[in-house]
Amino acid sequence: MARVGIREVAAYAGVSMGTVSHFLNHPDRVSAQKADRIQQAIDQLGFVRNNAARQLRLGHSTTIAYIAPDVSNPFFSTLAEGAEERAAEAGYSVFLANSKGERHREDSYLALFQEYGVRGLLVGSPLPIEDRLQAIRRHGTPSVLVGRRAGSELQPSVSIDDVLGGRLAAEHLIKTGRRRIAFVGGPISVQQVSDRLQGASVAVRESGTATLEVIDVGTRLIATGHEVGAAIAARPRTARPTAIFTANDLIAIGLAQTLSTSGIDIGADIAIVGYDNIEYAENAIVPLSSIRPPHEEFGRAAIDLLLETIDSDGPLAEPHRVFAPELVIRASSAKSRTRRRS
Amino acid sequence: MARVGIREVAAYAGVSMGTVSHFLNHPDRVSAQKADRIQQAIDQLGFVRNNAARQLRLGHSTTIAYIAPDVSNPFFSTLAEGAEERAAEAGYSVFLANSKGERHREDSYLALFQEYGVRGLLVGSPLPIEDRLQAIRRHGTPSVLVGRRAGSELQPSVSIDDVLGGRLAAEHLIKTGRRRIAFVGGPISVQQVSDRLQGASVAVRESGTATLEVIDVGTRLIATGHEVGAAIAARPRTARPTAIFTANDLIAIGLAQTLSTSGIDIGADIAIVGYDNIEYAENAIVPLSSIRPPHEEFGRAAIDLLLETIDSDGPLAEPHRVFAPELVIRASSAKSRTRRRS
DNA sequence: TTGAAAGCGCTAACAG
DNA sequence: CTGTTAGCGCTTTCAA
Repeated sequence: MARVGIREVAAYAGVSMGTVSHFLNHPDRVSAQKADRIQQAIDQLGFVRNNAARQLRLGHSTTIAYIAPDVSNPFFSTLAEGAEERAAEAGYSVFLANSKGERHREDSYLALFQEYGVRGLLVGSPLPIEDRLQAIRRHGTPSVLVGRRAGSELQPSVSIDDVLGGRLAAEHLIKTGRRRIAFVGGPISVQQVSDRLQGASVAVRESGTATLEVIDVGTRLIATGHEVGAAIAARPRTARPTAIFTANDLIAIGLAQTLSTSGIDIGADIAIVGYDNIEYAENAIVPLSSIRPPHEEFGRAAIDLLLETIDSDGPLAEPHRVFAPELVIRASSAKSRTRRRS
Repeated sequence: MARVGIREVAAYAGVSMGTVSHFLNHPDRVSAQKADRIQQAIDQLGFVRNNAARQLRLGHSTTIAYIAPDVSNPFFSTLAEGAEERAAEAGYSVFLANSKGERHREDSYLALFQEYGVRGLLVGSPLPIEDRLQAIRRHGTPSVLVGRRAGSELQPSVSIDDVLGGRLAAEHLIKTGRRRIAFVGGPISVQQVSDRLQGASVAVRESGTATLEVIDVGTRLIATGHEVGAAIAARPRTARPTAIFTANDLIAIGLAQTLSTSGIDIGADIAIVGYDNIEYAENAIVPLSSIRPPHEEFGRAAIDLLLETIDSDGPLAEPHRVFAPELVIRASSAKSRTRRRS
């Protein structure tokens, strides 16, 4: 099949190339009659517009790229959906890329999308990346850092208030009568982990009566929860915490499984609150209380911020959007300890 | 910052545009001295090559797009990783897009990527899509259907032998002494579900002694497993199956949870085998036996097939790659029933 | 409302 | 080994 461009369409429809282009970009400025003929030619010939040429001529594309560290994380996909929706409303498309949190992959996608001339970038990364984004911004490609508050006022970001999340979890546990609280998570060097711990810590301190034991772990997987659970179950009953707040739901799920198996009544003997509110939390043997980040708005906000940045030339008045998570109470922490004693 | 193209680089380095272009595309054909100067100019100026112009000139891009119905499905991300690896080896980049299995989103991405002139497409879809891919192929963009065997010899595809998967599961259950087997899954109209059932069915028939009860359900979620589990637990002991094979791991996990709670010993009283071997399967209270599709090779195979298609003009000799899944035995089905009786 | 023509930045063919 | 140059397909003045 011979390649068909607007030249072929024009010839077939008996008009000039300019008119076809007009039809494509300002349909209202073409007479109905010719519009018809052109549309027919397009259908007939199966014309597909060449984006490279269009973009070259226009000087910019109408695409936004989202580079994420972990595409399989539901956090990401929910976010991406919100972003795509909002982007579509504004006439943009979104391409996804998976960096796996690896620096060289981030770099190569960053470079690739720059070459592609994307209009802007959404970037999530566990790595230090602000300086790289700054360099790219200098070259005319704006970006929004996703998932972490940026340090610079020049670097827009959307993030979640993890300190608040930690506080909500701990306050809930304290309010329902738990005193000996444990935090399971790590490494503390990860910002999100330390924020969550900090929030919990503040709530415990403010309570005046509760205590916080920090169990620092190197990973945040279900298996991690299994290990910690076994260690806790092995303690004498009085040395066990009465409530556990974990850095994420996976640890919490592992913990609940092992503790249950050891005959501990989750929700009564030991309450558990996780973090992230993953789908599985709701469906665990004992449905898991969790901290829910507002993912839907998140993606939309990221695009909004990016669009603002594209439209303005100076720095934004409010470059950092911080969202409040909320507590979802389920069976793993629902029973109040005081009620149970009565 | 003024936009810098190869013209600026050339001026800065004191060479011609052509030499810069050569340096970029055939570095070996440029003297070391000028190469140095050019590299310096590029770094100094922060030159980023304009892909639109390059692509326009070249007539094709060096990008492959992967349109997937569910980006958050680990199946997808594992596959994508394999694909990206293989693509990178061959000098291609991979863009991802999330169709959510919705027709209009598929269509718009299909059109978008065509306009972008991607070199080829990987497409996963729960919908009938072969005719659309055919139309696109006619216009010069080849594709590989992922996850399902294509009907046409002109449409390359990579898929998994689900009939074999079902057979492996059932044979294993029969071999370990189970006779009353149940299949939980649905809707049967979904190819993958009916294939898995069919495989199990054949194995049961061949055994001569086992029986197969089909429990047709409308969804395949953990909650589905909860429901079916409750129904089974409510039966008199003798009317319960001694083994259950499920259409996916989620159902199996729900099933195991509810049956356990009802005092049924998973693996002894009732064996369970799931499908997909998701991460949770390994970490469930009772680790779940499952059928593992070979995801890693899958992504690589898809790209290989696509590259072959790009390089050849006629139809491929072997357009359909079908992979064999394997059985992973864990505690949920490990104990042999005969051994237990002795 | 329509047509003619310039040129976006780059690559490769060709000449030197 | 290096420079010159002709377009790739499209959009958009500008003129009619």
